[in-house]
Amino acid sequence: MTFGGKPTERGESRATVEYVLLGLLAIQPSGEIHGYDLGRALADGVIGQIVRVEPGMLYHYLKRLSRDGLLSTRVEAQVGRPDRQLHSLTAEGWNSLSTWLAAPVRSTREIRLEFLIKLYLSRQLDPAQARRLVLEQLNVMNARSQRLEAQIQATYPSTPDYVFGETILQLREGQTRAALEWLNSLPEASDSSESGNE
Amino acid sequence: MTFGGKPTERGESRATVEYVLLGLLAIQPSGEIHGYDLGRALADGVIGQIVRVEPGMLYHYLKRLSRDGLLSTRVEAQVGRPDRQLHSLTAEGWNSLSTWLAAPVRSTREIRLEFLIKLYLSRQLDPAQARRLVLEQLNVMNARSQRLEAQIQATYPSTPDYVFGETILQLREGQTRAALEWLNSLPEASDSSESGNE
DNA sequence: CCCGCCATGTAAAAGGTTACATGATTTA
DNA sequence: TAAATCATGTAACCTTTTACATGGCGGG
Repeated sequence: MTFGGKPTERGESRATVEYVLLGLLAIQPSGEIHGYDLGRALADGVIGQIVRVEPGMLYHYLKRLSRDGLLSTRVEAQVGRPDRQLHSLTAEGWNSLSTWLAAPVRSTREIRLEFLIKLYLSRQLDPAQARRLVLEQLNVMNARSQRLEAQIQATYPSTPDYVFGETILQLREGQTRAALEWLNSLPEASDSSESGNE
Repeated sequence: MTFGGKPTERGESRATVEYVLLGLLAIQPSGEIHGYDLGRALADGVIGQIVRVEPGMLYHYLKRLSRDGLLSTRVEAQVGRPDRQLHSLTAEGWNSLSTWLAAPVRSTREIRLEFLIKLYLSRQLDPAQARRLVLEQLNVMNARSQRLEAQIQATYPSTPDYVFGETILQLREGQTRAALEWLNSLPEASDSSESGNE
């Protein structure tokens, strides 16, 4: 279908769901969890309101993450039940997760998915990092808002198509402003704290 | 990946891109067009800013639509160039397109894709229909906004997860309100016209 | 006794992306 | 003479969805 503004930039890395799994693993007190429990934690928790992962995909992704060295897996034998595959983050896994968590998202659309997850996870893993994330995201959205405003100000020929193009820009600008206001309402945005932004 | 709130309700019908193709065909003065030109019309026009369709997919969808009886295709022979497949809408194609155009979208996310396309097309095909679409979309978003507000008002336990759930709701509500304001800014929303809603 | 839970998967199908094939013809 | 345009597609590949397989065990 290829929706959205950018050319499907998946060049960089892995799917959001994989980071969700890494993140859920990271916030386990025990440090390890098996697929079934992970599925329940996902379905029952807040993150389940944002992302949905079918069992088939869940195990598929866990395999992939293990294959790629982001998880290490040990088997716990059980009596009368299938063995549990207990997964835990490797150093590489932590690394990959931290890098992902640190990067603000580019588009408004992504705020409603990736950013929410990043915020949720980094609040639990590292509040200072959460603050940095929010501030950087504010910068990104501010830049975006200004770019859109400039585009709207620019004079167009008044053919119907250009007029419609302006209407599109106005929608995007409104969505961006709403996101900005929401970001500013977060505790991380108003916190008096000296930990500067980068 | 399976994002979004609802269970991927694609039970009803076909992909948005297919309606885009039907719609672009519908607004051709000649009533017919071949794939290559369609691709250019898409890439050059405003719709290209919303959806992107690779050539491979384009011809694939045209075949599907032909197979399903929404398009009829005639071949125009050419010298020194491949033959042109000239497509035009069948009665069933018009029907399918009109039904799709008449239905408002459910979520805020879909406003930025499907609704924009519906608006663009129905403005050119039937302005009265465009007015109905906008008004119905306003109703949908109003209902959504009120539902979200009610959810936010409801008292939660103040566990971190519930607090975060509320934060999510606030984001959604902000996005919905922005969409409402944008809808209200459209000429269709303020037009003094007697053509009632439904 | 039947159903649903536990825990892991596999297999098939559907959908989407990317790159390339073809081959004449106009443009630089 | 090289490149881009025209016009249509195919093939290979990846991702996602859906449904089902397994098999003991606890609850109604």
